[in-house]
Amino acid sequence: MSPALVRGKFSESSVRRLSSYHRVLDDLARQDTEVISSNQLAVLAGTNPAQIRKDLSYFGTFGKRGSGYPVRDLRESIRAILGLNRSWRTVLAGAGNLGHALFSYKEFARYGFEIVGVFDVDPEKVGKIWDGVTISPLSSCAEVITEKQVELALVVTPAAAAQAVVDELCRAGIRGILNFAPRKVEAPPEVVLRNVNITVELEGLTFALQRGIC
Amino acid sequence: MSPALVRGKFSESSVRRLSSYHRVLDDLARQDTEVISSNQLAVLAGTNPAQIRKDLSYFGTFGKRGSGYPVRDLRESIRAILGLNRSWRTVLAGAGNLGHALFSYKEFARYGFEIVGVFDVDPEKVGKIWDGVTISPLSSCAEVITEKQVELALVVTPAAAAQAVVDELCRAGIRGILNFAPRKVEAPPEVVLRNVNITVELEGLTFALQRGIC
DNA sequence: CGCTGTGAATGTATTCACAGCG
DNA sequence: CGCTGTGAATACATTCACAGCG
Repeated sequence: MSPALVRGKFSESSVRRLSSYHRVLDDLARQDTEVISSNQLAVLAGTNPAQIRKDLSYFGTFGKRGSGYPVRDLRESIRAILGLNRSWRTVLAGAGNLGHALFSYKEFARYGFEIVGVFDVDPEKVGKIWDGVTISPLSSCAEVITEKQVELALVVTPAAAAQAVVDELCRAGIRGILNFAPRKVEAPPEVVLRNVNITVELEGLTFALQRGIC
Repeated sequence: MSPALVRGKFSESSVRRLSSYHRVLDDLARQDTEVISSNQLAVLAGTNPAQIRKDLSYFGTFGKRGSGYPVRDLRESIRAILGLNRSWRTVLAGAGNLGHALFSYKEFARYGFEIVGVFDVDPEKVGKIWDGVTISPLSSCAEVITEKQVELALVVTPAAAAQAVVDELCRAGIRGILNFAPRKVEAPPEVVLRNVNITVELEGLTFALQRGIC
């Protein structure tokens, strides 16, 4: 009901948690749960009730005092906050193993990410068709991005190529990039850039484990 | 030189940043850079010099006042801190697209992660061989984990199966789990568990982009 | 009465700024 | 001198605790 306007300072972590609340609420709605309290939601999402109430309070007021949050409404509100109430045209830069895995990743479609183009520089790969999408040379990315009004790109190239690919995507007018290549890349300020680094996560494990023993 | 003992309270973010410093230092060492200042390293790693000096100070003293940090030594020290100065026997639970992509991911081998087993419940997949590693039924994971002294597991199953798989891995004596399945999973306290969630990252982008316009 | 929403209080992380060493 | 290493200062995030509403 309340508008999804920002009221106060929220952190990047708040937004990440909203994503996780959204996922839980999505499951709850499928199971036809009507109402949930911050206490219950905290258990399901792996956080604490105060955190949830605070996170939500940055974006509006969604609950009913005395009972809790209406699951369906809250889910829709968070969908709107996160920008998931529409589809996002997305391309994949890099048609390797990881690219293929992301292409087939069911969760993307579920949340409205539509992969409408795949690029690679390898002539062996160009021309192949993945579930209706033809792999194009990277040099054609500007046309595809313009014609299909693509806004997001997933970069899954080798590290050495990542920056050049990001530059090309930015010139082509991309608005957001999720970089999986294990290298720091730069983009102009109008492009939203985020990095996913799998080895960093693994090293978090080895750090903790090694600390445990030694 | 200085011991990699903890001196003061460090955050999880510090450890994540150490990983990124490590990657940069690794590149620098390959280019035969001898010494680097916190200023230069900050540029390459995308942070600020004070942050680097503080992060390092939690684990020892590694620099030379007036000149900077010896690249090779610092890299080795961070390797030791992160537990990367040895190899880690790892299994993959789930032989789908993402599993295959991780199996082929070059960075893992580079940093000492050795994938010595792949499991799946699908009889279609069991028996297939990936680059010398035979896909085994999930039910055999305990034997493999014990025999091959496996410590880490990458969980890349569908969401619905993830918790059962994690339970089985934990019973089999796994020490660390990196969960890619889009569901919160639980593990006993002696098992180090970490989640990677790709949609959360993407939703960070859509949140920022939608905020930009509206 | 139960639960949300939220200022105030606490706890953490980052940045500053400079003493001290090479 | 230049740069590290680090307490002190600041900024930020989380948790508490309770007023207020359904």
